[in-house]
Amino acid sequence: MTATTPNAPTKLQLLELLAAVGTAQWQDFAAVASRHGLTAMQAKTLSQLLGTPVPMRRLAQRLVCDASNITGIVDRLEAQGLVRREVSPTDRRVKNVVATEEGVAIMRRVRAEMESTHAALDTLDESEQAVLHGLLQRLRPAMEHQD
Amino acid sequence: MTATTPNAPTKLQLLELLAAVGTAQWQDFAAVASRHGLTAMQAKTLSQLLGTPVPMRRLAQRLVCDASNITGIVDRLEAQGLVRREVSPTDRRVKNVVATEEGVAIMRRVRAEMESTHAALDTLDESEQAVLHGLLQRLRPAMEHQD
DNA sequence: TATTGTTATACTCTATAACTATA
DNA sequence: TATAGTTATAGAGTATAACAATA
Repeated sequence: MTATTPNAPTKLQLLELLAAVGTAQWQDFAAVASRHGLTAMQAKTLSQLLGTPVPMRRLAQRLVCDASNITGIVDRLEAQGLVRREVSPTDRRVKNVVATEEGVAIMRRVRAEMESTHAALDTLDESEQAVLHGLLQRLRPAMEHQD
Repeated sequence: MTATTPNAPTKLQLLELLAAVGTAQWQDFAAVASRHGLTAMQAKTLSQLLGTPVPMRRLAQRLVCDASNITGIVDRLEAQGLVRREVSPTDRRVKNVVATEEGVAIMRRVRAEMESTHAALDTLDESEQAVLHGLLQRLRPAMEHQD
C-alpha cells in the first residue's frame, strides 16, 4: 500500500458507488418531473428540445433507445401540448420536434427545482464540487458510447 | 473569482454531469446483464441476494419500488431457476428470497464482466479514483432517501 | 435501394387498489 | 387491526419486425 493512496477502492466498489449515486440522481429527477406531470423519460426528452428543433431519429440516438419508441414518447408530450412535430422543409421524410412555449416553461421549472433541491451537493464545498466536476467530465466521454 | 476554484461549475452543470455518467453506467450494466439473459432490474435484484436471504418486503425497500412489483420480478427470476422463495420459519407471512447456486454464479459473472469492462475508470489513475470514491461516498447518504 | 417515421406486437417495470393469510 | 405477499389492472418504456412515404 503506497502512502499517496491510503484507501485505494476496488474498481467494482467505485462502479457500484457510481451506480448508487446515479440511481439516486435519477429517482430525484423522476420525482421532480412527476410533480410537474411528466415521467422521467418525458422530462429527459423535453430537456433535449430547449434549443433548436431535433429530428425524431436524432432524438432516438440521444436518448439511446430504438426509433420506434420515440413515436410514443413524443405522442404523449404532444397530447399535453408541450411539443409539436414539424415536417422538415429540406427532407419531407424527417419530422423535427419542437418544444412549445409551455413545454419550455415547464422544463425550466423542472430544472430550477432540481437545482434548488441541491441539498446533496451542498455536502461538498465549492472546490470539492469543482474537483468532482473535473473527474466526472473526464469519465464521461469514456463511458458514453459513441454513435 | 477565487484562485482556488478557477472553474467553479454550476450546481445544475454538476447535476447534469452526474446524470449523464449515471445513465451511461446504468446502460453499461443493462448491456452486460442482457448478455447473460437478465434485465437490468433482474440483475440488480440478484445482486441483493449474494449474501443472506432477503424478505420480499425488504427487497422492495432496497430496490425503491412498490412491493407489488417484487412479486413479478422474483417470479421471472424463479422461472429461470436463479432464485427460490422460502417461507420464514419465524413469521409465516414473510417469504425470504434466496439465490440458487446458478443465480450466484451468473451474478458473479456479471460483476466480473462489469469490472473487466472498466475501460472508463482507467481514464483516472489510482489516486484520482480514490478521490472520486471519497467524494461520491460523501454524496451518497445525502442523495439516497432514508426509509 | 436506403432512410424516416409509424404501426403492431410482446415483454418488463411501474403504481394503485383490493384481496388472502397470517400475526 | 395491522402486516406480508399476491392479484388485477392500467400505463409507460423497451426491442423487433413489417410497412408507407420519401429520398
